[in-house]
Amino acid sequence: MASIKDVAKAAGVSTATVSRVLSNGLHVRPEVRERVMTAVEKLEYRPNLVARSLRSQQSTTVSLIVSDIRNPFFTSLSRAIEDTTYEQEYSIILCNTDENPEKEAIYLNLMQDTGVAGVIISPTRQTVANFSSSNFPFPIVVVDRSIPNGDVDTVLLDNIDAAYRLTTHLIEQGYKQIGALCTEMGTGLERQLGYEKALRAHGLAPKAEHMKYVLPRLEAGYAATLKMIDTAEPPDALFTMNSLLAAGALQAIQERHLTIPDDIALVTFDETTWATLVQPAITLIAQPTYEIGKTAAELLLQRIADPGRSTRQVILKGQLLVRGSSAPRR
Amino acid sequence: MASIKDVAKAAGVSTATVSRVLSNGLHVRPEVRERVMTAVEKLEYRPNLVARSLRSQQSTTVSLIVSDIRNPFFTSLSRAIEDTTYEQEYSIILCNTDENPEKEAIYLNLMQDTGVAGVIISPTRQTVANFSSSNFPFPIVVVDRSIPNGDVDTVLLDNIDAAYRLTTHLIEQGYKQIGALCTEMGTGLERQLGYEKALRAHGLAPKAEHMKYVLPRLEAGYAATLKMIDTAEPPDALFTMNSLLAAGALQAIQERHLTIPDDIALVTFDETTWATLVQPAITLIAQPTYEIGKTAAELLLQRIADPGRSTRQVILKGQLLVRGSSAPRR
DNA sequence: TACTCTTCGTAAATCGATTACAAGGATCTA
DNA sequence: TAGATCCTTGTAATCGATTTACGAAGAGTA
Repeated sequence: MASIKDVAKAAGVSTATVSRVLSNGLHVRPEVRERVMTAVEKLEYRPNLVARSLRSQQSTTVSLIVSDIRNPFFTSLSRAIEDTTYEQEYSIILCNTDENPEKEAIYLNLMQDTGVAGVIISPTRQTVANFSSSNFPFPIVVVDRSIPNGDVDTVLLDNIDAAYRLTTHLIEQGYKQIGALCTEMGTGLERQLGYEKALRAHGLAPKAEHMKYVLPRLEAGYAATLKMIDTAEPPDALFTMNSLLAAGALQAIQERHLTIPDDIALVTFDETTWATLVQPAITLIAQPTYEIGKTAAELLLQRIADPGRSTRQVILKGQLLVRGSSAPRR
Repeated sequence: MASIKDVAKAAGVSTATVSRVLSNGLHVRPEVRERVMTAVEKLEYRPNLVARSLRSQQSTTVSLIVSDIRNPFFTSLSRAIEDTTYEQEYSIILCNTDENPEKEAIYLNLMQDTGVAGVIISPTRQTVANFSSSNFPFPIVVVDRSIPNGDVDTVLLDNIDAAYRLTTHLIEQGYKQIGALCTEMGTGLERQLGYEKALRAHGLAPKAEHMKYVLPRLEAGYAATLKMIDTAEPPDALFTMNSLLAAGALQAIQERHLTIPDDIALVTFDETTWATLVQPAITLIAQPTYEIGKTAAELLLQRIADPGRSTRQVILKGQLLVRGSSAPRR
C-alpha cells in the first residue's frame, strides 16, 4: 500500500506538499497539484486514517451505546444515526450494554482509548444518576433517557405526557381498572408517572395488584400478564411500557382466550410491524424514532464542530394512534 | 491524559520498559514492574489505541456490512456478532448498504483506510458476481449470501433446501396454486430455485402470473399481493421470500377480508415476534440467526489470528415451523 | 584475570500522516 | 533599486505507542 512518501517521491515533492494538496489545496501551484494528483491516482494512494487520527487528534468515528440493538426502537434509531453520519463521512461503532453499567463503562473507556469524535448514548440508570458531561473526554449526546438538571445535549420523548395521554384515552373509552406493566429502568419510570398522574386526575387510584415491575423482555411480559389476569379481579385494560412487553401480554391474553378489547383492552408504546397486523390492531404511542436518531446525530456533529456551543434538550411529542385494541368499553 | 512517557518518567524507567510491562512483562525485574504498575495506576494511564494501531499495524475493530440493520435477520445477526467479538475485546463498526454497490464500495474502502482487523459482510449482487477474497486487504467472512466457487469463509443457510421443504410442505397440505413473492437480490434467487424445484418434483409448473419480483420492502409485498389476489384465478397459497414481504402480504390479505388458510395459505422465511401473534400463526422457515452471527464472528476472529488457515463454508439448515397458516387444504 | 553469555534497560527508529517554521523566489511599492 | 510582502515549497518536529539495536552489568567458565 502506497504511503504519502511514495506519492511525494513519485511527484517529486515533499510529503508536506502532498498533504496540502489533499487537505485544502491551498498554496500550491496548479502544475504541482496536477503532478501530485496524477501520482495519487497512479499509485491508488489512500490516506491512512489511523495515522491521520493520531497526528491530528481528530476522528471520523462516533459511537452508539444502547442497551440492545434488537429493541425495535434502537434498531430504527441506529439506522437514522447511520444515515445522518454517513452523509458527513463518519462511521459508527455499535455497543450493546444490556443495561449493565460495567459493560457500559468498559465501552466508554474503550471509546476514550480509541479517541472517537463523540458518543450517542442511552445511558444506564447508574450513569444517569450522577451524570455530568464533564465526565467524558468527548462530546456526548443522550437519547431516550432524561438527565436531571444535566448540562448535556439530549433528545427524547416527552414520556410523562405520552403516558398521560395514553392512559387518559383508556379512561375516556370507559376503562376503569387499568393495569400496567412497568420497567424499573430506562424510560419506564417516567411513563409510570404519566400513567399514575392520569389515573389520579380522573379520580382513579393505581392499584398495587394491577401494577407489575418486570424486565423489558417478552417472556417477562407474558408471565406478568398471566399472573394479572388469573385473579379474581383482573384489570379491564392493560398498559405496557414497551413493545416487547406488549407482545408478551398479547401472547398471554390469547392463551387464555380472552378477547381484546371486550375482556381486556391493550395499549402500549412504540410502533412495530405487527401492531397493525394483529386483530384488533393495537392502540399505541408512536415515537418518531427516525427523527430522534437524526436529531441526535445532528446535535452530536454540531457539537463536534463547535464544542463551545450551548447545550440543548430536544423533547418530542409522541403520537397517539387509536386503533381497535382500545375501542369503547361496552 | 497521561501518555506512556509520563508513566516512564514517574516510574523512573524508559518507555520501552513500560511497554514491556504492559504487553507481556518479560525481561523486567519484579521490582521494576511493581514501580511501573503503581505509576500506571496513579496516573490512570490508558494506552492510546490509535497510536498502538499505527505502530503495530493491528486493530481490534471489525466491521459489519449489511443491507439494512432494520431487517430482523440482520438485527439479530449483529447482536450475535457483537456478543462474540466483545468477549475478545473487539468492537464493531456498523454499515448499511441498502444493497447499493457504491455505498458498499465506499464502506469497504473506508475499512481499508482505517485498517480494521476484518470484515463480516452480506455482499450486494455485484460484489458477489466477481468475488475474490484477494480483492480485500483484510480477512473477510461472507454471511447470508453464497459465493460461487469462492475461496472465502462463509456462513449461510441452505436456502434451496429450505425453500424446497417449505414448498413441499404446502403441496403435501393440498395446495396446488402456489404463488411466490421473490426478490431479485440477496438470497431471493436461491429460495426461488428451491421453490421451483419443489413444484416440478410434484408435477406442478410455476405459473408466471403467480410469481412477482419485488424489492424487499413491506409496501412492495403489499402491492404485489393485492395484484395477485385481485385476479380471476388467484393462488391458493402464497410463499414470500422474507418477513417484510410476508407482513405486506398479510396486510393485503386482511384488507380483502380473505381468511388464512381457507382462502389463501401463507408461508415465509424468518421467525419474527409477530409470526405467532397473528391468527392463525404463520408457518415459516426459521433461520438460526444468532448461531449464524456467532459462527461468522468466530470464523473471522480465527482467521485474524491465523490468516493462513484453510477457508471453510458453514451451511446451516433452516427449521420448518408448521403453524396454522398452512393447515391442510379443505 | 580474561572472556563469553545472559539479563535488563535505554536510546532511537518506526508507523503515516499533519503542521510550525523557515527559506527562496516572485511580485509589488516607494 | 532596495525593501516589504506574498506565495510556494521543503525541513523537521510531532502525535503516542511498539520494537529493534545495542550497551552495561552480572554470572559463569577456563
